[in-house]
Amino acid sequence: MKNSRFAIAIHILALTSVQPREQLTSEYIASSVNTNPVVIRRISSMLKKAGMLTSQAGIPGIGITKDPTEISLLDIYKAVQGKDEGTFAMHENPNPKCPVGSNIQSTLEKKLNAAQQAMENELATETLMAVIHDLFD
Amino acid sequence: MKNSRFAIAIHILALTSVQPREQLTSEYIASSVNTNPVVIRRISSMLKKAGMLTSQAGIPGIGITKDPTEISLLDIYKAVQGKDEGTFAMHENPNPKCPVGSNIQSTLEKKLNAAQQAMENELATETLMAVIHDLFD
DNA sequence: CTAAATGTAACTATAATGGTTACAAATGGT
DNA sequence: ACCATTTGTAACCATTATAGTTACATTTAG
Repeated sequence: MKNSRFAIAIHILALTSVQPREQLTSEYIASSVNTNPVVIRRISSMLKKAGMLTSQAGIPGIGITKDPTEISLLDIYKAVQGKDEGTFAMHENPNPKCPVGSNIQSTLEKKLNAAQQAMENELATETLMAVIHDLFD
Repeated sequence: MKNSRFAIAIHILALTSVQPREQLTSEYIASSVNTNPVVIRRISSMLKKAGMLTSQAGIPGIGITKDPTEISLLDIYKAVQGKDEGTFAMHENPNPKCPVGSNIQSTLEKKLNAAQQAMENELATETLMAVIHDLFD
């Protein structure tokens, strides 16, 4: 199964710009995203921890806490990806007795990090505002 | 479980520059990578389909078919990723009756493709030769 | 003819993910 | 004070991707 949290997180945040806070219950959002309310609350919780949303038990709805021009897609990406890592994985414990095996890890790390970084740099250039604007072209 | 085929594929190809072809049996490579020979043959098979390796049933070893300066990391990446897609997934069937749900897909596609593309562009700038060189710094 | 290797199919185990159920805690209206 | 509604989480299940493994047909070289 592929991770769709990033896409859903963007969807959630985009909704805050078109509906008043009190209508944005997890159930309402779930019906827009087409998933289960708990999935929404789970992702909202991550965005809340990242300081992008507010919400409170007992009070319906969620509110955005920053200006959409101040939230980059990278911010959102990092909020919903385990801070562990990106898209590339290395193989573990290559043979240290082999000249390739003994050095491949550090070499790969450099190259794969560069690729990951390029992707993150691109995400950093886009804002939530740009997404919202694009939605209503 | 995270996909490590890309890392292993690079490892396999790097080995072709330090060992004569006839020693590069799947068993030997597996001991350098620290995995099972079948895993190596599986990935080698993908690289073979992509035109980077040759091998033949009954004949031990694998041979590289291109100059390492002519193989980019992007070539390798594409060879071992299902041609399906990249690192981002969208959520399916958002609600078409919602102004966000009805447009989010095409908007997301643009932004996520741009990020994927940035990563691929970076991978395209690096060659297998650069990796091999880096291994022996 | 046999030994050794590649090439694949099939199966298993593990991990990540989304979906779901359940329930505690908070809130606001009555 | 009570109750309905909602958020916040934990727990569990189903699905999927992956690596690892077993098994075996095929090919080659001696």
